[in-house]
Amino acid sequence: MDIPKTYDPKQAEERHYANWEAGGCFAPEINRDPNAPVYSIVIPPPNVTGSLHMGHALQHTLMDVLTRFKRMSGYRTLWVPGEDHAGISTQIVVERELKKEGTSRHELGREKFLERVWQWRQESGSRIMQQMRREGASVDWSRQRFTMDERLSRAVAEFFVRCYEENLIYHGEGMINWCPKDQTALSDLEVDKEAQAGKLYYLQYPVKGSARRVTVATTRPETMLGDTAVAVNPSDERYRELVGATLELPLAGREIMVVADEFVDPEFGTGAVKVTPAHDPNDYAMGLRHELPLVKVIDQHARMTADAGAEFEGLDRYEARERVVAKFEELGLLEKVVDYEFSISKCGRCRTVVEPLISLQWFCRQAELARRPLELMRERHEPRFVPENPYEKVYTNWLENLHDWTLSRQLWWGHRIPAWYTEDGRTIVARSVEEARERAGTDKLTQDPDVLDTWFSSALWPISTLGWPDETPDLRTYYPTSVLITARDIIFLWVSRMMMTGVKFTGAKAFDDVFITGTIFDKHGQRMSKSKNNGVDPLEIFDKYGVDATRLVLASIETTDTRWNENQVESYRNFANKIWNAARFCLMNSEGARVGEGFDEERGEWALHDRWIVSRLNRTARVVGEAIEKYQFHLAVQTLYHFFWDDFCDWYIEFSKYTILTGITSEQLSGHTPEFLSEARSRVITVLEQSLRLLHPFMPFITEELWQLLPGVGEHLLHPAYKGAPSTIMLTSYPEGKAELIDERAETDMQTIIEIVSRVRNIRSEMSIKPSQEIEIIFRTTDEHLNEVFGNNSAQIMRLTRAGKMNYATHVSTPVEIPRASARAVLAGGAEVAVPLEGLIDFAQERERLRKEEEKLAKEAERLRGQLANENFVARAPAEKVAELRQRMADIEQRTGALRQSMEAFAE
RNA sequence: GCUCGCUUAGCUCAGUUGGUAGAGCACACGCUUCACACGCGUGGGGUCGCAGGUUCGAGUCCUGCAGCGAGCACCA
Repeated sequence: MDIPKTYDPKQAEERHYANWEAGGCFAPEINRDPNAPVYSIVIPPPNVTGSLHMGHALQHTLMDVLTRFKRMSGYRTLWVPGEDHAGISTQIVVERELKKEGTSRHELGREKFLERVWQWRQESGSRIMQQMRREGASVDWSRQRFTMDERLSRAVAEFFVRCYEENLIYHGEGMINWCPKDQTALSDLEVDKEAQAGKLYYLQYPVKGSARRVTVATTRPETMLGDTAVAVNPSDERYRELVGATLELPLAGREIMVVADEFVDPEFGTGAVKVTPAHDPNDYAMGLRHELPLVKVIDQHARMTADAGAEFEGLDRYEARERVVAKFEELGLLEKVVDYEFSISKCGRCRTVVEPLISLQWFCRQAELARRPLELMRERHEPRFVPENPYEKVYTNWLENLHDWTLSRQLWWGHRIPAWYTEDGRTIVARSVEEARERAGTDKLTQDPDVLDTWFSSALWPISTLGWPDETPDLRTYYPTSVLITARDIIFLWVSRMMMTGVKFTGAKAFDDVFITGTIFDKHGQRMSKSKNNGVDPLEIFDKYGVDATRLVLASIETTDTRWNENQVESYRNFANKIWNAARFCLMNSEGARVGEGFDEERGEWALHDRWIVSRLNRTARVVGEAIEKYQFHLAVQTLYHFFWDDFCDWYIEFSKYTILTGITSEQLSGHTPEFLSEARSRVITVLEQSLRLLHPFMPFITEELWQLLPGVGEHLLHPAYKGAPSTIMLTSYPEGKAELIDERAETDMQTIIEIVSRVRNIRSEMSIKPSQEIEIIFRTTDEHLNEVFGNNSAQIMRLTRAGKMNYATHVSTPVEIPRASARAVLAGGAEVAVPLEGLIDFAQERERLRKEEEKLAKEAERLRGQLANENFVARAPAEKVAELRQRMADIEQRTGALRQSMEAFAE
């Protein structure tokens, strides 16, 4: 078989995904077991605005690991893919395109514009789908969903109508965040607070009929034109007699009242607050409490209105600010201006400073919807957040402090609000225009021009993708979903709302677990962003190192924030290559071998290294399986890496070479039948095959590529639930880690052999013995079992240490002699390994080597002795712990003794 | 202002019931050993941010402090 020395990820990646997909391997229907347990995940739908970034690759990797693991474990698995229409983001992107073409959405008109957006959605959506295929995501494409699909749109209308009927959704005037650039209302979650250096202006308002003035501090002087009161704290002595007094509002020529309100903090500023109910959320609330009039002085374009006065009308809000301040100065009413840092709200999309405005919009009373999710969390800790801290608390706190959600957006791209208005001013909320007509009793209806917040449809994602509002088999089978994997910044926007709708409409939580991934920063610790242009494109990394290697890095990130480190990908690329070459070796020596064979004899008859690797394999399977269940992906990856590289490659394959390669170097074949050889080869191939299965959820491509090449693979290896399915590693059963195959004795014995080899290699290296130089090894122990283990494996040890000669006692009662001119090492249990170096040895060098070793032992002995001398320790620590330390102490003493003897042998 | 996280080898990070500090990369030395130089072998490197406390015993638990970061609230 001709296999290249270096693994080429590309060619494997190109072939296998297409085969899996064509074979229907991703759909849950591939599972024929009617009693199979169910595992389901809905993908956080990527926005159709662009391409996938590293954060997506991270989430998708974790979801795919879980899905593949569960699928191989016999679960009926469903991972639903899809995309989000991403209302405002997408509209902005398409509008930008139009601008380049010299036109605009207004020129095109609503209908034509929407056509353009759909066209964009086609292109962008298919690009994202291709990228997900590249990632290896084993999603069920037959169930792919888009938030604007007809069916999901029906769910949106149903959601809206039902909530409206229950008075959870209402239409009315309210204080909203308005983006003057995008010309739409925004919810509180769509604006970002940003610290900003600014000024605090102290303005004086004259008290009517008095020489007194009241000073108010403000960061937005231009809003004073809309003031309808000044508020003070009722307990504030300074202003007590002013409450109820009338002030002359400068510039506006209006009279306003001084009111008392607990909201005012006497400690801040002057203790007197100007109240602008039409342009500030807190003032709006205060306005309601005191029945203050609303004076709108800023319009939707952030320009001053006619009500701001002729002098200001039409000015931009910042121009108006300067003009107002100048006027106050002229009038001698500007007390002072101080530097002041405050935070400002910006549009989450375009970064324009938002304007709080009173506006007629649709709102949702979320507090009511949050009641049952809150109970679920308090009573049953559902859903289970990973990591629990801090997200359980973050989620709970948010649910406890909900404000009404501004639902309507003055956009064109999105779900049109299912509300119609009759000519006589009635509002009809209905599932469709037909229903609306029927209910209204007229055809003369005008639909509300606005669309819904994009998160409104997202809130339904787990149920709508599965068929809600219809009672579909999918909804019954796959809901609630098993886990949601997402980033922390959308816990409020999305996670909590899915719980609200899920619980409301089905009575059940949307997911059992919520796994919040860490964030990937650039190598300087900066957040990756388009504007900083410091993002790392996953596709470039895939191209450079392969998808499998990248997935290992991503899986290792787990829940902690990490700086992107390309070295790590390189390291896992090397790991992939290691796997490739290990398999290459196995395949080059696979004559007569078949997967699954070679382990037919009684286990007691197996060679040590066979018992050992089977034990290690099962231990690894157990650790990895448990780690994945607990979302400890890093532990799983580390365990697999070290099992494969250290145990399988460094030791098992090396041990197997002795047998396997004897087929090539014929003189060592004596006494062994050809069957013996092919069985040994089968064992290696079988362990390799099991290892590939263990690795598959993390590294789907290379494992499939190699699995297909193994002799004896086929349908018969598939998990019983996948009878009749295509022959692929992804449908084999995940190794379970059988307790009865974990062999402590074999692991201990093998550890001894490994230590012997390592010690001899250390001697070689420290004594500068040429690699080509053959040496002799002398082994001396009083432990019969150890002596036997050594004897059984002496050929292996010779091979791995390049020894030409071996000497050990046929029976421990007659120990072998160790020549004076030998380099020695003392093992645990006091066994000695020596390498005679007559004529080669540098006594001083060897003394130094032994001295270093003794020093190490002495250091540990000192610590142990101290601990054991501590009466409190002996009395209070668990007995087994104490016994353990005593044992270790005894061992060290024994080794030190032997070491001293060795050193004496060198004393001149 | 409140809440929370992080601080471990030169770098990026593990360290899950408190019980001899780990990995990868980097570094040093030696190897074209018949799977792999994206490799093999050997080795060096850490008072686990600082200061206290609990404990027989603390990287791990508690308190305080410092630096970095996140979220929430307020911001007239």
